Formats: sequence, structure tokens, C-alpha cells
Amino acid sequence: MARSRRFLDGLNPQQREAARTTDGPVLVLAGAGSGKTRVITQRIAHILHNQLAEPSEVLAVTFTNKAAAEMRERVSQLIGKGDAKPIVISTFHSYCLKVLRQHAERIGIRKNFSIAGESDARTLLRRVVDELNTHDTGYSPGTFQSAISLAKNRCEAPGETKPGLITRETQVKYEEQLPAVYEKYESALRAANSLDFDDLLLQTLRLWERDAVALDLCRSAFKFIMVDEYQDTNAVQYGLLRKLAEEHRNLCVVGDDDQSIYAWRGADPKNILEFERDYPEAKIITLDQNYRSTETILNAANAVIGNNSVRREKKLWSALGKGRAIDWITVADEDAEAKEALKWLRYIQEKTGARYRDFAFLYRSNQQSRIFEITLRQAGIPYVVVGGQDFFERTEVRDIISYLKVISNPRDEAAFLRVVNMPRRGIGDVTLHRVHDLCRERKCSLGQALHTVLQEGDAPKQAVQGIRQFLGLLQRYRERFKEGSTLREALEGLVTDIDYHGELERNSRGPQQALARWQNVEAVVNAVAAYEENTETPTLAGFLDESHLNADPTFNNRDKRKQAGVTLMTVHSAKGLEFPFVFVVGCEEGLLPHENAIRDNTLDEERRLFYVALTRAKRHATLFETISRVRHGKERPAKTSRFLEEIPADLLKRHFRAQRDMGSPAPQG
DNA sequence: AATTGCTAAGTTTTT
DNA sequence: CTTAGCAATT
Repeated sequence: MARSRRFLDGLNPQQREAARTTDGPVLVLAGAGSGKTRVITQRIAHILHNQLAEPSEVLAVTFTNKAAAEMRERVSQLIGKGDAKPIVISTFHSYCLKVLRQHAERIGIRKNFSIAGESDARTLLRRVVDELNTHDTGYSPGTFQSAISLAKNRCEAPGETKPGLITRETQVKYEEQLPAVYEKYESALRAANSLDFDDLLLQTLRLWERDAVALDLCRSAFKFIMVDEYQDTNAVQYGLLRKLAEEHRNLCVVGDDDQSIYAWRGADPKNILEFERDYPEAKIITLDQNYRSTETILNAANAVIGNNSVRREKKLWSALGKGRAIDWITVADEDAEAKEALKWLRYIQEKTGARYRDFAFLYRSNQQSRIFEITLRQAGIPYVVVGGQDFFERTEVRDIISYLKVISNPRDEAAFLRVVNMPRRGIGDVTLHRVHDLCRERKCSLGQALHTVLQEGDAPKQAVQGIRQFLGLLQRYRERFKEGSTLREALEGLVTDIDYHGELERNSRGPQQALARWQNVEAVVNAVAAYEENTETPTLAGFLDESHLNADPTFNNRDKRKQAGVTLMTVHSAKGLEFPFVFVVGCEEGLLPHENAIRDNTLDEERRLFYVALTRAKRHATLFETISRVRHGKERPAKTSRFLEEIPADLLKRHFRAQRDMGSPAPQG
């Protein structure tokens, strides 16, 4: 007991209350910077220390791998790595993937299904849209893709899609088409033995709805469930949690309704706003002491967010002192904005000795990063743009992964189409169309159709030759990846066999690009090797799962902020992070709030976005607006963001640097 | 099969 | 101003 008290030491009364209320449903309303991760980890430690459950009976769900890794790390620090290991700390997606790999056959999904990434899914959709002749709506496969994704997040089957997402004249036509496209996309996925990201969750829910045995198995595995960022849960995740917690009701959710900024993706803030409706016996604890920011920043943030009507009232406070007033800087245009921001950065550095990594430039939309990149580069200041292209979405990486997917799942159509004629084997469109028709006629897989074409010699000589080659290659590597050699050796053999190096040299713009792309290929090989080393029984399928869900930092460039540079990112990606000095740029009507949000009347979410931006700052926030900005290729007058006007004047200090040609003087202390 | 030119549109993106 | 998607060329 004495030791257990030690765990809870160093928590404030509310935090402690949250950590030791273990019985029944708990809602922790954790304001920005109020130490919520601390509460979750301490709560887990408390549960285990008092032997309320075995480590393996505790489930903690997060949205990102990064958050999961961080949580595991911090729990390990509290109770030791060994005890922490069996705790299930996982993203929704990887937990569901595990469930499906185990039980999917109960709802008619083959166990070795592929995960269709964003672009795999788009490949399938392109064909669907093609076949349905839906082009005349003017909507691209990508648009349908987001609409379908939103529908799945809302738990809507093809016949049940509700309006949303698009508000334009062609909307009617588009909405007429959506169910058909959605339905056909589903059958294409099924035929390809693939699930997209959203399916991982949705199909798990369907499984639990339809199969009591599977549900019971999953349900009885856990005695305590904790959920981070609950305000971001969508209808499917909500359903999953309800099912899982139905019996013991030991569900602890942590979140902040004021930081709900993903409604457009199907997140439903009602889940957190109406928690007690679903769990009337719930204990509700508010964490409102902020350990991050100055009073000035919090007062500003409180004032702004107070303009939202549907929310849980809370006022963040801080013991860190007033700090400096928020600087509000008006400049002529976006060019001046970047230059002025740079001046302020230098000025703050001079005064405080801050390092480059202490600064973040936050913007509403990615396009805004360009000018800052250029300006920073010219000034020789190191920077990191967060949120670039995903490693696994790069052409060369997709090529290699697609080979692996076809080897692992012969029905994977998107992957198949990608590699069947790469390198060139003379298998062109005409042959492929024939193969497709054959598939549909005989309801067989693409691979089987190829065999048939081969047997019947029903294709140009060249193509027959190529098909034979291709099928032989797949056959050989299916065996090789199963046994006989390490995954790494098998992959290296494959890359050599298809002469991918030569392929890159032939198809790249120059030797420099060829090299860069080859390095990405090598990175995949390294990733396989790393996976093999860290896994007890490594399999090809296991590696593919990891590569889709565990965006391992060695794979992608998401979190390279350790490097000593200024961070450039969207406000969305900044959620959960903090910086001593934050520059919010483009505080203008049409940008933040975004014009589409004004049109669709979703200003509350935009306000929360601004709130998130402000509360990232520890010591100081600097807000920028222009009086004229180039938008849609034209220079247009800009108007101050309403959110800026919502900050009490006594917290602000205004600076006009809007005269052109004058060159603004260095900022004043 | 790869390149070129036209048109239309223009957020945010944890997996 | 970009960029993506598509059609029409070579």
C-alpha cells in the first residue's frame, strides 16, 4: 500500500482521483496540457499494483502508433519493462487487425486478406468508377474514396449513406452514384481478398455483432479498458468500445471536447459530450490545471473557445505566471509574412537563446508551407516539414510491397495489376482485359485466370511468354518466402531477379533520383531485416501487417523533429505536441476559419482548431495575418480572422508591418 | 507505352 | 498559381 501511494505521488488531486477510480466507467476531461498521459499511465500502474488485473487483462487504446509507443514507454518506467510487456497497448487499427486475423473466417473473410492502402484502394476505385461510367459527375475516384471512407466511419452500409462532405450543385448526381460505387467497391475489395483501413474496424464490429463466440472471446480478455483522445472516436470505434466494455463496464475514456478537430473524418464529438447518457453511473473528472502554457496564452485560449456553445465548460489555469503578451502582427502579403516571421524568430532567439527546434510554424493548409520553406532555406535556417508523403506511398516502395502482397495474397488485385508488367513482360492492356473478363466469367482469381490463358494459348506469343515468366517467379518466391531462407534473403533475391535496380535507372529522371529511389528500396530491405530480428516467428504476412499499420519511425519521415530545426506543420498535425514558441500564420477569414468551413457552417470546429494552435505554445505565441494574399492564383484582400478578434485586447500586442517597400524595423521588445 | 496539352479545381488526414 | 486527371498525340 505504501508503494501504491508512491505511484500516485506528484499528481494533483483531480489527477489522483482519476488514476484511482478504477471501478466502473470514468470520463476524464483532460484540457490541453493537463497531464492526461500521466493519468492514464499512473492509472494502469495503480490497477496492476493493487492486483485488480493481470497485465494482459488491461487494454489501452490510442489513435497513433506514436502515442501507443509513448504510453508503453512511460508505463514501463513506472512498473518495469517486464511487467508492462503483456499489457495490450495498441491502436484501434492494430488491435482490430489482430482480432480479424484470428476470427475473420467466421464472417466469410479469408485469413490471409491484404490491407489495401490508400492508393491500392484508389486503384480499385478507379476501375469501379470506370465500369459504372460515373465520370460524368466530374468526381474523381479520390472524391468517392473520401465519401466511402466517411460512410464507413459512420457505420453506414452502401444503401444507407447519408449526405455530407460535398455541398455543390452536382451534389445530387453525386449522391445518386455513391451507393452504387460504394457497393461495387466493396465487392471489388472482397474479390481481391482485401480490406481497407476503415474495414479493419468496421468488419471487427460486424464480427462482434454476428458472432457471439468471437465477441465473448475478445470481451473476456480484458478487465479494464482505457481510451486516449476519446473526442476523436467515430461511430465504429464507439460501437467497438461499447461491445467490449458491456459486461464489466470498466471503461475509462480520456479526452477533450475542445480539441475535437476530426469531425470531417467521421469523429463524433457527441461520444464525449454524451458519455453519461450511455454510462449513467459514470464518474466525471475534469483536469483543468495546465502545466504547459503561460496564463496569457490560456486566458486567450479560454476566451476564444468560450464562443463555442456546445461544449463542456472548463477553464484552464496555470501556475506558470503571466508571461509575455501575444504578438499580433499584420503584414502586407504572404511574402512579407514569411520574412517577418523570420525576423521575429531571430529576435526571440537573440533574447532568449532559444534553439531552432523550439519554434513551430503552424498553418491551416499544407500549401502555406511553401513560402516558409523557401524563405527559411534562403536564410540557411534548418527546418523540418512534418506531414510529407508517406514512405509507403512512394512509387518504388509500393512496387516492392506490391510484389510481396501478391506473393502473400494471390487475389490481391491492386497489387497484381501494379507488378504484372513491371518490369515489362509484354503483358499489355489487351491481354489484361481478357484476363479480367475471364475472371468474371469463371469467378476465379487473377492468377488462375492467367493460368487459363496460358493453357489455352489465348494471347499474343509475347504475352504468353511473359505470363509464364511471371507465374514462375511468383511460384518460386511463394515457396522461398515460406521456408528455406530468411525474409531478407528472399526479398533481396526478388529485387535482383526483377532487376529493379536497372528498372530504376531506366525510369528515373537522373542518376540522383535513381539513387534516392534505390535507397528507399534498401530501406524496405532493412525494414524487413529489422522486423525479422525483433519478431519471434517472422512471416511475410506479419511484415506486411506491420508495414501498413506500424508506421515505424525507421520507415517514414513523420517524426524527424529530433533534428535541430524549426518545425513546419498544419495545426491538425500539431495536436498533442508543444513548443516554447509558436507562430500561427495566416490568421485570416477564409484560411482559418477555412472558407469551406464558413460555407458549411462548421465554425465551431475551426475555432477548436485555432484553440489547439494557441495551446501548443508554452512560453509565447505569435499570430500573423496579411492584408492581401494570393489565393486561387489571384491577389485578394485578406480579412482578419474572427478568432483573432475574440482574444481580449489586453492579452495582445499589435504590430503593423503592412507598408510595402519600407522594410519593417526589427520588432520592439 | 510514354509524352504532351487541356481543363477544372483548390482543407485538414492519427490508420 | 499549382496540380491532378484525362484525352489525344507520337
